[in-house]
Amino acid sequence: MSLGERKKRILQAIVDAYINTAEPVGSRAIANINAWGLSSATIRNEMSDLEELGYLDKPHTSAGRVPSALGYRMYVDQLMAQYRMTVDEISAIRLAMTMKLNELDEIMAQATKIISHLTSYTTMVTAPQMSKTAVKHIELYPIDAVSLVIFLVTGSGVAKNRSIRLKRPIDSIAVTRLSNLLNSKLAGHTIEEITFSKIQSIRNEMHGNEDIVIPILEQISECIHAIDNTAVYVGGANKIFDFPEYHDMQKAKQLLSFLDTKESVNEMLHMASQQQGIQKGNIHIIIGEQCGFLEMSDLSMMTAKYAVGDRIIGTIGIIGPTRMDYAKMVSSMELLTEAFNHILTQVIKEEKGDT
Amino acid sequence: MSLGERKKRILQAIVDAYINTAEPVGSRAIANINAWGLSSATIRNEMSDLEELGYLDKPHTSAGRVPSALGYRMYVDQLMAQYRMTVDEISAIRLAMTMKLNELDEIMAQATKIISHLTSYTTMVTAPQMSKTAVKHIELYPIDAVSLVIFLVTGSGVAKNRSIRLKRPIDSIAVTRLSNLLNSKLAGHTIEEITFSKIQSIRNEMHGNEDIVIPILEQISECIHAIDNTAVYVGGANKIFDFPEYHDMQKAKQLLSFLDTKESVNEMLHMASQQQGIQKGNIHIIIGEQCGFLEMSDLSMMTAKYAVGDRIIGTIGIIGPTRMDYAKMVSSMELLTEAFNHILTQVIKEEKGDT
DNA sequence: ATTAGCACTCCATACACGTGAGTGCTAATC
DNA sequence: GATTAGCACTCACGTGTATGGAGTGCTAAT
Repeated sequence: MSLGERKKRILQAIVDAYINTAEPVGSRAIANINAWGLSSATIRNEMSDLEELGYLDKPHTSAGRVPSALGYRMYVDQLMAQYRMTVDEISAIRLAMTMKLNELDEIMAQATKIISHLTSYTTMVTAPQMSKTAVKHIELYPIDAVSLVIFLVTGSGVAKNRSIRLKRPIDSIAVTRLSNLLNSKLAGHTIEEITFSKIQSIRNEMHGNEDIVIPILEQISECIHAIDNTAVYVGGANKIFDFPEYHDMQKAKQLLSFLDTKESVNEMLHMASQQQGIQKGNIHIIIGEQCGFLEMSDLSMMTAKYAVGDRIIGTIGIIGPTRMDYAKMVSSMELLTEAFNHILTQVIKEEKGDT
Repeated sequence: MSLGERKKRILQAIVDAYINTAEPVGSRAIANINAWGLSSATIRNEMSDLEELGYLDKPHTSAGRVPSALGYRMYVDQLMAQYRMTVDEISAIRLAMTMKLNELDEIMAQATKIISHLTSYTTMVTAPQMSKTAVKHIELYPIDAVSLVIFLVTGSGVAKNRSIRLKRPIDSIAVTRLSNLLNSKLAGHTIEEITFSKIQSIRNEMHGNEDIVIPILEQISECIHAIDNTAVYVGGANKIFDFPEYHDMQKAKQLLSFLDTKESVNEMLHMASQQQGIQKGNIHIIIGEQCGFLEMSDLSMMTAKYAVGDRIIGTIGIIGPTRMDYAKMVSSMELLTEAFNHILTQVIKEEKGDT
């Protein structure tokens, strides 16, 4: 964009001010705060231009100006000063993120809360994608004549279990045989690689018990997909009450309901990471209604991919009002994803030469 | 209480009206609605008495009357008509509660949502108490040199898994041995029954690998306790926005934050079921600040125990404004807990003669 | 190109006022 | 003695109006 240098600095000052106060900023405020001796009248003229160019909006005639989505975009893109975290902030984040949890579920839930707490924005985290990782170990354990538990260990070292009830009784010897069969045939493959011929070959070897194979495979597949599809963690949803723009019940309620349905959140995060937006390092920024969800109309979203090893496996997102403190948040997000990567890499081990 | 019959009926009418409208009810409204030809003046006198006796409150001089906590209590205790559910309502509940989920976690979460949806109140459900059930099967599965997964099946047929990182590498043969040892020594016992001598005897047989026993046992114990302590499911927290009394942001936020911390919810449910309150069949009703949590000052809570077999294992609670529709809710809760019992009994099998 | 000055706009706040729902009391009635 | 009609009084709430302040836009002077 070919904005004059002075216009840029004024725009920057306006966005900065608005981020802090959440109130329309007037020409005088800008003139006073900055040391570059310009009068309010001059600022007014420049603001008028900026409005014409679409960077600013006016709530009404005699209010100050408010950055438009385009304004924010320019701000994030070119203007905002890089936020330097204080040593305190950095160590606070580091400290908070060194958790001593062992269960993936708990880690995710906890981390989501912590990130929300540290950023003071609502945070969403999608669980690692499981369907892409290979199954490492499958085991069936009978509970009673008609129930059994399926234990799964994925190649990335995450364990899952699920119980299943069969239509008819089955003796434990058959269960053990099936358990071994499944293990030998499926280990090392991803769910998507389980072909029809593999299924048939398993069924063939289960003389007299072919009928239980399909339901069990179904459960296994569903179990893995369930993680992918529904596991979204939302933390600090209530944080939105802290923003003056969400003092309107109606809106707050709407957003909360939205965040309550995991499917929508998942979908949104997914879209967000694909949608064109502003890229700042690994951080993806989406301003205002860009993301296509009307619940998000005056919110912005910042997403980052987290990864274990070199494989991208999930998304972290934070939601805040459009006037969120982008500069600070970008720094925080960078540090947080890094820390998060680190923790997950400890817990989830990529298969590397070992069985 | 020795309230005259007429006073009782008037109180009942007032509470009924207030439950519907959420607005202070005046003498004229009562006089009009009821067919027992009394003038508003008479009603006024009676209301004045009821106020003196503590059953009614007045928000301010010229507003109508509002039931006090004592008033509600009397209402629930003696006055309210038994609500008869329509066939439609009953079958709706039945239908909703027949879910096809297999994982305990999912069932709980889903059921909580459904109950909340059906009652249109915020719902909380505590997970079944695990530490009281015996361990049925333990298995360790190595992931790499220093990580392993612990699989647990409890006597009630619920499976859990958890991964753990050891301080030092351990070979898979030792893991298998420990796995077998744990299984033979601990199966059939509850966590609370694992004595020091048992631990020692296990350690003695792990020549050269004694040091890993304790951390693993620790994880097992923590895993089981974790279920008990933190597993509270909250559904429909946003429902509170639907009540006019919670149109005040401040209050709404407070309550939401409260519901967000599982510990507090758990504690509250626990207290609630012990606290003296009004008992209606299996339903326990706590009105207003009785429960001791100030966040709950103008809310009521209704709790019910659910059980599998004859063992009480958890609590279902719903939260609503003090003017909630007690009559209807008691019926609903009865039906819901019954349905919930039924589902859980299908999923969780009590140990009965089988290993 | 910048600025001082001024008229104008619009919002927020406060205040006054009328209205309606409700109470409390008293005197009349059954 | 219980019930009721009637009336004065209270309070919350909505509406209309005035006022002040913050901000803009324009013009003329620097």
